[in-house]
Amino acid sequence: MQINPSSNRCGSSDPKVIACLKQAEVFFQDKPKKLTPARRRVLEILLAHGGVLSAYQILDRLKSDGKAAHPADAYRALDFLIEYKFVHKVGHLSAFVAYTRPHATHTTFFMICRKCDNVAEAASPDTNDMLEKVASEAGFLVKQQVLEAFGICTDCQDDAGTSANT
Amino acid sequence: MQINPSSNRCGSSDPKVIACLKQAEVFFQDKPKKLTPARRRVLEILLAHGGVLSAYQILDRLKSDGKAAHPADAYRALDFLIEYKFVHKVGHLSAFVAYTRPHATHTTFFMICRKCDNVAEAASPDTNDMLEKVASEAGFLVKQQVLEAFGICTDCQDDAGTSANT
DNA sequence: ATTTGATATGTTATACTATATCAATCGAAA
DNA sequence: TTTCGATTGATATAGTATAACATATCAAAT
Repeated sequence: MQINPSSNRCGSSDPKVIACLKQAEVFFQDKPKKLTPARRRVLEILLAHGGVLSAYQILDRLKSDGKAAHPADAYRALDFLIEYKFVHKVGHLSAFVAYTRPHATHTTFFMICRKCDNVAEAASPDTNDMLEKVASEAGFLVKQQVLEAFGICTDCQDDAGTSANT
Repeated sequence: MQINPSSNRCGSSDPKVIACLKQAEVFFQDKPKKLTPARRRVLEILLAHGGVLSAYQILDRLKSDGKAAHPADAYRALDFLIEYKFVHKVGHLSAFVAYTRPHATHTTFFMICRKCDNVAEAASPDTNDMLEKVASEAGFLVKQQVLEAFGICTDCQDDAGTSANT
């Protein structure tokens, strides 16, 4: 088995993953809070996976890196990454997913497949504006929006139509 | 202390609560699945409370009704009520809230106050349609939408401006 | 009336998710 | 170098949710 010669430890060599990590690194360059190796690794795990992962699935991957890891290690990193909008928590799944779009100013709309748990993102600024408007008409001061859709992704629809039935 | 002579066991006598319960009763009248006393009681608890409650908070209230109650009692009732759209689970809080609007055809937009945990509902069919459109353009088949906003409700904004500071 | 099948509840145990707490470490600024 | 904040290590515990299996209920069909 050949080891990828790139600099990332044991993460994906997917260019998209690398690009997202790079973005995060740049973002934190001049910030007081830092993207430490532990935090970077959690982000990398999520990006490489592509879909949602539970905190304990992330923890398993951290453990398999070699050294001991505890729940708080995963949760602390996740809290941090969520705070800075590099990760989104899917409440209904108690699971986490990395943003792949450029560090969204707008709330991202997540489409979560009930079959494969993969997640598609879409920016939908109009929707955000509309909800914002509805809320402010009700006198409600919005701090955070959660837009999620659960259903079946394109791939899984195809699977159902062709051969697979699992 | 005077006991309200109405027929409801120990629930709220708030007309709105009673109306919502009545609606649910009517809805299940001719269905194969039934709004049993246990399920009705959980709905009543949520309606009477007005805001979000965790499953174990509901469980505590069930216990204080007199007889033994176990986690599954609360979760089973909640699952049922969620399935028929009388209750919404707020994933990010691991908590539950009753719909007060008429058994919405459209997904309801929930505004959850971070100070008091009370929940305001708004119908926003345009938003739902818009998300539906975004999703189908992406080839995603939507089964359920979750629209939530976290922030500060009108009351708590007022509180902050006047005297309270807790 | 009884069998059957779907629905619902009772009960125990356990799995999964998340946070609190306190000690130790590290790094930059005073 | 001291001090302060930020980060990590480690243990314990709190909180959330489901599995599994037994029991009960009730209505429809025989």
